[in-house]
Amino acid sequence: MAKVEFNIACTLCEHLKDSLFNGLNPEDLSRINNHKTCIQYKKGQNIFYEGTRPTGLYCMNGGKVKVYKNNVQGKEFIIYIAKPGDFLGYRALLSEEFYQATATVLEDAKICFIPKESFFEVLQKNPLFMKRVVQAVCHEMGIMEEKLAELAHKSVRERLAANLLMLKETYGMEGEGSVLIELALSREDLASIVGTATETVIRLLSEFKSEGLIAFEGKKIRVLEPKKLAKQADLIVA
Amino acid sequence: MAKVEFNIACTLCEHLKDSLFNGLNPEDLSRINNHKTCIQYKKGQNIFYEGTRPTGLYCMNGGKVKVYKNNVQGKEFIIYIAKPGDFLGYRALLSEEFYQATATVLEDAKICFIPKESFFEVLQKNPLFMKRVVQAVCHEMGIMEEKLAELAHKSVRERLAANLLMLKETYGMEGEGSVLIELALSREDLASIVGTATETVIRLLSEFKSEGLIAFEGKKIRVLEPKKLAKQADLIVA
DNA sequence: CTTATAAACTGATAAAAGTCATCTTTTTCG
DNA sequence: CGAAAAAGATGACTTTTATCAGTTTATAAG
Repeated sequence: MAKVEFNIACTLCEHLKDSLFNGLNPEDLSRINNHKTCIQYKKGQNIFYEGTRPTGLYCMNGGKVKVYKNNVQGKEFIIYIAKPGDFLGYRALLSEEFYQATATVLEDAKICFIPKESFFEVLQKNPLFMKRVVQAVCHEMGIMEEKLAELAHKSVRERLAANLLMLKETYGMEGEGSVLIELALSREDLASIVGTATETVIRLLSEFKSEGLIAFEGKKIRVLEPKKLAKQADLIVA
Repeated sequence: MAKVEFNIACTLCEHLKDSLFNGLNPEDLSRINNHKTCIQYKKGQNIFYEGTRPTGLYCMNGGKVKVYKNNVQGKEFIIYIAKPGDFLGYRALLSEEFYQATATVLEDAKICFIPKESFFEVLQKNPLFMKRVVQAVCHEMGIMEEKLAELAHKSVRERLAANLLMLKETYGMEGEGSVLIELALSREDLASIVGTATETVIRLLSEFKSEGLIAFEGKKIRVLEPKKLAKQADLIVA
C-alpha cells in the first residue's frame, strides 16, 4: 500500500481548535506547518511500532487510530484511541524513550508528522505552549490513574458499561434523544479496551441490549439509557 | 498529633542527588529552599486528600508514602509509593486539577512543602528544569501504561511476582546473595498494589515462600530467586 | 502483664470470567 | 457472483479469584 500525501495548512485545519496547537502564535504555527508531512493511511496500516525510536510527533487530521500494547500471548490492550485534533506518540517523544505501544489505523486516517526538531524548537521557544503540553500530559495521566483503579477493582460488566459511557462522551453524536457512538469497533477491539475476552464482551453487550440500555446500528452502538448504564458501571449518577 | 517542623537546607539534603531538583542552579535552588516548609509525619498521617486542591509540591526527604485511590466499596488501589527524593502531588499541581488520590504515610516521613508559586516560578524561569520535569512525567506515564496492560491481562499470581520484583528494584538492599525489600508493607497494602484481595496475596506469598522464591524477615520480604520469580511473572529473563 | 485490637492465616464456597469448540453471519476479494 | 476469511454468537466446561467465616498470632495500649 503506497502512502498518499496530502496537504492542508495548519491555519486552515478544521481541527486546529481541538488541538494543543490552538493559540500558537502565527510564527510558531508556520514553523510547524512548514516542516510537516501529511499522509493518508488506510484502515489496518501502522503509524509506529512498539520498541522503535520516535522521530517526531503525529497530529491527527482525520480518522481514528488505536494505540495498544501486545502481551506475550499476543493479547492486545488498547491504551487510547486518537481522534482528529489529538497528538499521537508524544509520550515517548517527550520522555526520549522508545515507543512502548503500537499505533494502528482503525478508520482511514489523515495524519501530519512534525519532525522532532521543529516540535522541540517551538516547545522551547514558547513557554506558554510548553505549559499547555505539560498540563495536557498530566491530565492524561490522571485519566490513566482512574483506569488503573477501575481495572483493579471493577468487574468486567462494570468496566464495559463505564467504557461505553466514555466512548459516548468522546465519540458520541446526539440524535433522537439518544447518542450514537461514532466509532465502528469490532467486539475484539472493545474487549481490548475493557481488558477482557472477546466472548465476554459479546455476551455482556447482548445482555445490555436485551435490557434496553443500548442498541446496535450496523457496526456502531447507540446508547439508549446512559443513566442506567452509569448505574451498571457503579458510577454516581449526577 | 502535632506536626513537627524540621529544617535542612536543600543544598545539604542527602536526597538532592536523587531528586528532580538536582542540577538546579544555586539561585533557583535557594528560591525553593527559602520558601519551603519541612514537616515530620508519623505513620498513618495524611499528606493530602482526594478531591482537594493542591497548593504546592511535596518533596520527600525521608520515609515512605503511599498514594492511592478508594473505590465505592472502600477498596484501596495504590498508584505508587514515594520514597526520599521523590516529588509528591505534582500531577494534580501541574494539570491544575483537584487531587485524584490520597497520600498517607507508610513509614515515618520527613516531607518538604514548596508553595505552588515558588515552584512555578522556577519552572518558568528555567526551561531546562521544565524539560526534565516533562521528561519525568512522561516516563512515569509509560510505567502506568505498562501497569494498565499488566492489570488487564495478567493473573494475580503473575502480577504479584512482577510487583515483588518491582519493589525489589526500587527498595531493595543487597546482601547475602539475595535482596531484602526495605519496605514493611502489610498484606493488605500489598494487595492494594497488586489489585486483589488480601487473602489471595497471603495464599500466594506462602506459595512463593514454600517454593523457595522468597523468605519473610519480620514484616519485610527477601527475594531469594529473582529469576524464578520473573518466570512466574511471565517476564523475559535477561 | 494482660487485655484489646489489628493483622495474618486457613478452609469452604460461590461467582466471575476465561477457554475451547462449534456454528452462523458478515465481509472481503479474486 | 461466489468462495474464503473474518467477525459475531452461543453453549459447555474449567479455572481463577473473591467472599465469608472462623482461628491464630502479633502488636499496641492501659
